[in-house]
Amino acid sequence: MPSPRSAAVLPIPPRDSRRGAAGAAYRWLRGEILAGALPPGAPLSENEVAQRLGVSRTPVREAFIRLENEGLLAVTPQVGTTVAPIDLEQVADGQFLRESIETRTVAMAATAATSRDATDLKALLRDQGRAVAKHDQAGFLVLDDKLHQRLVTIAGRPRVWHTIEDLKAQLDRVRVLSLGDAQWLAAIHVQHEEIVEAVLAGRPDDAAIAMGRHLRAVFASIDTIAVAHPEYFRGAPGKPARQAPDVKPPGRTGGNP
Amino acid sequence: MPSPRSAAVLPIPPRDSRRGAAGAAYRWLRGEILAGALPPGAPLSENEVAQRLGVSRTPVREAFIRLENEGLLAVTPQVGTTVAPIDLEQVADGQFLRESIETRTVAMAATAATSRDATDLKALLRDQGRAVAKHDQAGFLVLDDKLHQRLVTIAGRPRVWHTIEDLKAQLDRVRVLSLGDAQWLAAIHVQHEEIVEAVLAGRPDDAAIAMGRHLRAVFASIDTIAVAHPEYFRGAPGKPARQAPDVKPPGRTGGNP
DNA sequence: CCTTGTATGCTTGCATACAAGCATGCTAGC
DNA sequence: GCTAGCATGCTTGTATGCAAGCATACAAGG
Repeated sequence: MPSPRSAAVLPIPPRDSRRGAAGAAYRWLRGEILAGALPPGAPLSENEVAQRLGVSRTPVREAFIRLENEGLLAVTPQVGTTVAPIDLEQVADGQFLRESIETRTVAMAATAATSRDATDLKALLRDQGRAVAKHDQAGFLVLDDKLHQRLVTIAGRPRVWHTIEDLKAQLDRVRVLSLGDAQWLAAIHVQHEEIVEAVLAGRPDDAAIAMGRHLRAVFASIDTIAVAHPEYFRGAPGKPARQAPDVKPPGRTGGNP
Repeated sequence: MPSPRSAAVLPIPPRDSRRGAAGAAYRWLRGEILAGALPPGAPLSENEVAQRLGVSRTPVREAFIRLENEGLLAVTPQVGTTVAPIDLEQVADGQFLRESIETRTVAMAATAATSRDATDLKALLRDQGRAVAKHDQAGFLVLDDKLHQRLVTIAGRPRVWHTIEDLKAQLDRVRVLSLGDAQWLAAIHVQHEEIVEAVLAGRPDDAAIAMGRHLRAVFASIDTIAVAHPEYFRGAPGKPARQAPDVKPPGRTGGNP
């Protein structure tokens, strides 16, 4: 394990599913969902995914179970499986929890950061600045996560990042929908700079305040997105099911000759 | 499902697995583990549990996957499955997260509680007092959870209780080990009274402080338990594996005639 | 007596087959 | 033309069979 960078956190990958076919299916599906390639409401079936990945239903089913537990899939017993719609209440709860946790950890980080941490944080900010300049949104999101993870690690709670990751999942699906706005990325970058500045200055209260502002700002963009993409959210009127059976592609449902 | 106790909380069981055999296996195993009937380190096998429940391996396997994700089982691919040892760091992280969340929600509850909430909270405290008087530890633990859940509901975040439940799992396994101490229950009850008093008085800061004290007090008992039951914790020296092959019960392993 | 080699049984992971239920499309009747 | 009923294919849930790997117990040799 070459550990490319920012390692030295946990020598043990505790349980996290890098098992063969099942883990591969899980990671692939999760990535597709969080990246938006499988949008909320998209129908899935165990058979389809199994054929797609060249495995049987069993490992795919295992992945489905885990994704359902994370709230990313909605399995209806004898009907089918779809990518779970984004529940605005759930997103709000996730934001609330993140704020509760990260405002505290960032304050702790402000009192625990070493000069080595300062170097790392500054490097992350520099990389983020480059990503903003290049409009590299995907790269920026990765660096965003790395900064937040680094902060909780500095706070002495590296493992809580795992919990935050779970909470983050719903928010991430919204986040990718807000792509394309370079100003938005720049604003986030500025907020990160404010947070890191307070941390490195040893001002825990300011750090917590800056983190709270940052997380709320991210959350504030959700309403806009919900209006722009109502079909992705629960309770939205854009319910395409039960469309009038006018056009009938000679497709694969219904009786055959 | 007659729901023997602790109903009337959420009309919707959002996703929580009351599916047939798989859900039953999950709930049974989880209950046994959290109750301590299946102590940390206890070996399990899919076949054994399947026969025990009268189903096939498949639903049992589904339950194993979910319990592994919750950190309650440790599955080693070609070796076997055991009830996960209690990781003190993981427990500490869970406590930290609970404190981060519940100190905030209880403060919110202090500003949001209505007279109806006051009645409910007082009733819960009264019931807890009765449970303490009767040394009904199991009943007290249930009422403990109900109080905490009620508080987050009053705070307007009923769904965060689901997250807290996940975090609680590791702590609960420790909690049952500390049974038998009536003074301990009484102390918790007093702490609850302090919390509710601050909430009903509309003093959010005091409520948060009282909640923090309460959660830390629960956590403080863990070290004592870890000393008393080292074999249940990760990294403990009580590692019975590789015991000298002296005594050999003519057991069920190894070659047959 | 100790060490090494071998064989057996167990375990989980994966693939496949069967069962039950629902939604949909077609067809018969009004 | 419209409605009610029926049949088909799909879906997930469950059961079973096969494969690969490890730990252990036994046996043979030094």
